[in-house]
Amino acid sequence: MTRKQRSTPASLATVAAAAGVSIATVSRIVNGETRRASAETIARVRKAIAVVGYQPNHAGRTLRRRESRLVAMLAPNLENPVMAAIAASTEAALRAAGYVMILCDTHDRPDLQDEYLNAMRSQVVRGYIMVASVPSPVLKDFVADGAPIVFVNRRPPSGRGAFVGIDNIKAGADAADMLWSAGLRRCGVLTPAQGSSVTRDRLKGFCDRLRALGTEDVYKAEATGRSHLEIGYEAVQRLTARDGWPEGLMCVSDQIAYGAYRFARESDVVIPERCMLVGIDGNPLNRWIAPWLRSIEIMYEEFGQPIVELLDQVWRGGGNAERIMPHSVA
Amino acid sequence: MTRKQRSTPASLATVAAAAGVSIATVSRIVNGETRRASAETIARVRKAIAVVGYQPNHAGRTLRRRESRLVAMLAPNLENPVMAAIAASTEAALRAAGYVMILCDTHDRPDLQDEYLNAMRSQVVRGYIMVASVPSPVLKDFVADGAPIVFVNRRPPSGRGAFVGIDNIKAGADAADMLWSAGLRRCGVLTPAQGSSVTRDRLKGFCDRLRALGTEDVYKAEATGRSHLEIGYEAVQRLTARDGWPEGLMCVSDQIAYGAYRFARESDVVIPERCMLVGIDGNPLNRWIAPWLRSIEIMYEEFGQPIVELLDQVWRGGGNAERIMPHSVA
DNA sequence: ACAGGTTAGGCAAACGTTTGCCAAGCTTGA
DNA sequence: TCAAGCTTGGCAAACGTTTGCCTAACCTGT
Repeated sequence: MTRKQRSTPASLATVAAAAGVSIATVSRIVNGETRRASAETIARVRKAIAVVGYQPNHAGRTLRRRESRLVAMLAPNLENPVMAAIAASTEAALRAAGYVMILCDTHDRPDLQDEYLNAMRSQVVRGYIMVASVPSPVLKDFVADGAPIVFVNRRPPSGRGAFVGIDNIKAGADAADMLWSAGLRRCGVLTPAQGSSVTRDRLKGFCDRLRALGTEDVYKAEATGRSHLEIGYEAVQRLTARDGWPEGLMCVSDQIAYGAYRFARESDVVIPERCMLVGIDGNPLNRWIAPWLRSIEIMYEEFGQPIVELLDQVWRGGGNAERIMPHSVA
Repeated sequence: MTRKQRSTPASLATVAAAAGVSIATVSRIVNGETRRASAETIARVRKAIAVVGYQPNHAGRTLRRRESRLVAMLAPNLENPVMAAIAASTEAALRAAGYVMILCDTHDRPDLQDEYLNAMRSQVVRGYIMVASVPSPVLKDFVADGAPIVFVNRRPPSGRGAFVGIDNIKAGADAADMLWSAGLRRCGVLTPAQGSSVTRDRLKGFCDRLRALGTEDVYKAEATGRSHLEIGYEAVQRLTARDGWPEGLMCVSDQIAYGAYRFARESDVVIPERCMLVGIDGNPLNRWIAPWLRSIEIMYEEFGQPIVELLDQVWRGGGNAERIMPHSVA
């Protein structure tokens, strides 16, 4: 446990000199190649490693092996609890598998996403995890080049590729069931204006199911904004101005529901008695401070494991498997 | 914009061959050393760079320069919105300065923190950002070795070192003022049991101010738990069981306030009429779904800039400056 | 014509690893 | 006794950069 002074952090050469063997031998022992050295040598080298406090230099290793232990995760907006939960669980899973995660916040902007992709490539990262990616030129190149990528939540723009996410159509349908089985018949839905496939699928699942159950009209409103919070606020305002308050309102994300809630409160509309709100995401905070919100629960904190499994599969050459994660009603 | 095929990603040698110059010349041009080449050569090399799609390999560069553009951020619990906000803003600030952030979730555990520190050292990271760090052996070694570290929120265990955070004593005092100026006299405070210096200072600032204003008794309760949410729930339960509901309750973090709120709701105590809750953090979500919570607002999304500035200062050898960030009442 | 200075660019040695190949010594079987 | 094989370990070449030093060629002033 003795630590070397600051000067220069022990290298293979340091260890080799201390143990009186060659660099090659130390390297092999560090990498667990035990059959190439006698037990006695191994012991001596291990001791030398401990005494000089040797830690392998990843730059050298990366250079030689032409691959690193770095995995890049590109996500829009880390302040969104959904992204934070995915990032946290992925980080843990990667760590357990011996990798290190680099986190990049793309702010949902194609240009920033491209900039990051290029920066990551020159870091020689070993794989990419694209959470809710947006189509962009460099991403397209990467996919075409067969770069090891796992897509999360939003499917790859190019169609095929490894994917981890939920069945959004079914989630939308389940939300519809929640409202319907509560006896509510006049229902609406709130979405972002330029929705991704995620929100489109949730919307579709919801509307289709409601119609299948016998609803003739589903009130819809959409809005644009910097965050889903603002979108929810704005959209519900439009919807109610046009059609009045419905009995039930599906929000394609919890954050949108929060926005709708604020408007309801400011309008003295009491939730959930006057209008039942259903969200999708199942933010853990709900049970603490938003008990009025029913939500389709998604276990984002369990995404990490399958994401890393898929990445591993991609590395092995297994092109485009996918994992559809379960969701539940809460 | 032409992209090379997957084979091997263009190196300096590729560019040199394409431009008909030596590797050294290309390297110099890439690094902006324009005085060592004629304008004509520079143009030819730049063109070659573009045509082969050259991106510098950071492993080689790191190896040679003995320093990388990687900065490690170690934080407990990424799912805490406070950490997420700090991480997001730091990531942006680092990015703007040309660095790349590696994010590690220590779960507040000394052993994991040490493991990460070692792992980061062998990645040859250039600096460390310790958010709410916990004392640990390796951290102590790093500090002793003079590693470039910026501490955020919690001060360095060893006393001196660069620090970014708020004046917690004053924040506590401000919370006391909020309750007092609302005319509330029977006040309490909720804290985690094994608090850090952060919660201790907030507690101290609160109690001292309240006493200075003339309160003779401040009701206190603490609890342990996996999260501040649970701590708040548990602590308020203890406090009210012992002393009944006070008129005002200070919670050393917003999350604790959320926990307290849940218990109040379950006990049919209406917040804030029957008991005013004051938190510290100013979670942006408050104005959307927790309007009953008053809070000391901290602009965590502005921590990134000073953190990077301090890191820069540390690199330049400027030992242990600190930035006390402002907070406001909301 | 020549000394001295500037400009433009190449050579080669590092940085820390990994790994194919070689070699010396030993064992074993015929 | 010798050939063949195994064990143990070293040599040296890469991987992609950066940079101190060298060297031509040109320029300028006398």
